[in-house]
Amino acid sequence: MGQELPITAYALLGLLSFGDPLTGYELKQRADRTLRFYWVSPAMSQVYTELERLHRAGLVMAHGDGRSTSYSLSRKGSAELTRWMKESEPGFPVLKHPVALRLLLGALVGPETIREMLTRHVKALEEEHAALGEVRESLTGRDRPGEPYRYPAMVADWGLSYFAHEKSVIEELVEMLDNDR
Amino acid sequence: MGQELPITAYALLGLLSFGDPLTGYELKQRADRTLRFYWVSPAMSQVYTELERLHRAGLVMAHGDGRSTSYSLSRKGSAELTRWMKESEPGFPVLKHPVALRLLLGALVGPETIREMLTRHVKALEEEHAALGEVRESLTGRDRPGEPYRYPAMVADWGLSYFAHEKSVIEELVEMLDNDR
DNA sequence: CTCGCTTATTCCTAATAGGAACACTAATCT
DNA sequence: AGATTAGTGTTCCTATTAGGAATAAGCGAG
Repeated sequence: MGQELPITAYALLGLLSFGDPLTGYELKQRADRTLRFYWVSPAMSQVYTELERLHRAGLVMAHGDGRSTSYSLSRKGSAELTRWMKESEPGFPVLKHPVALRLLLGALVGPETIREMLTRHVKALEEEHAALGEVRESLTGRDRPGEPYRYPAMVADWGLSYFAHEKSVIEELVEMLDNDR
Repeated sequence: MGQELPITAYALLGLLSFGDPLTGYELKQRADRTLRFYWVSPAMSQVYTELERLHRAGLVMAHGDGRSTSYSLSRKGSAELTRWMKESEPGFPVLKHPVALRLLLGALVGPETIREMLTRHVKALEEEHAALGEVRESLTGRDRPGEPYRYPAMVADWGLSYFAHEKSVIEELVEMLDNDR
């Protein structure tokens, strides 16, 4: 193989590993729906460039019907994905948290502005929680030990728990700010 | 002003807003020490290119002593930072979680490999928790309402709580996997 | 005084983000 | 049927971001 692929490539291989062949467009949609909770949903441009690279490397097979091309995992791609899972170090998560960044600089604008920002963020968290909740529900019934969606369900539950925790932390922060006044 | 600056620029302005003039190198160090918990620590190359842009735009002042240049917030820079805090939408956090990504694909490698990955991640979380804990401690005493490090302390506490929560979630997942066998 | 470490900056390359632009298809309304 | 709109699918463009190598000067320890 020589070089490791960018992680986005493995994420796409991962999405393809659940079965049916997908077009670039469909991959982007799946990423927007599920992957985006744990990983950035790659830009359209990137999905297509990665697919091309994966195809050149023989890791995916292209099924072209003239107007659109879908891709599926090749045996080689599946092997490479498994190798990557087993042999490479995950590394520590990277968080880009614009709310935390601004909270850090709260002194510049004072508690009222910060309070408002946090309150809005709680709303956003509730919305994301609901969206992920739907994904989670779509998996129930196929999530018992040994079943294919066991692991995706675990990740979804983890995400839900994360959102709930964030919400409660931020509500505490809001209370704190209120007491400051 | 015309265009908004990239967020990294505001992050750097933010680091400079705490007082003393810093060189690019020092900014990178501060970012590695604190900012990295809530935001990516920008690459060296980016720190310097941003500083140059900020300087051209008059948002930072350069204090050059020949061999090294330190930068401090200008009045204009301070105003722009505050404007950004007040007027721009934070947006939702972006998480790149390699452990969650791999857990999603757990079916490819089975519970033993996943279990091992999660266990290692718990260790990494403990280390990060400890590192952030030190930062937090360095703020105690200067973190009461109205004091300059009030907000940074809040963010640090939030981060600590986040790490603790992640740890407990993952320990539950490990138990789950053990029961599966 | 020189070896190795920290400070400081520059440079290079690839990956990533974010959309606009374009085209073709399918469904809906009149 | 013809026009309109929404959805599907792909390509292209630009800037930002990631990551680290290369360079060089200063500084403390032996």
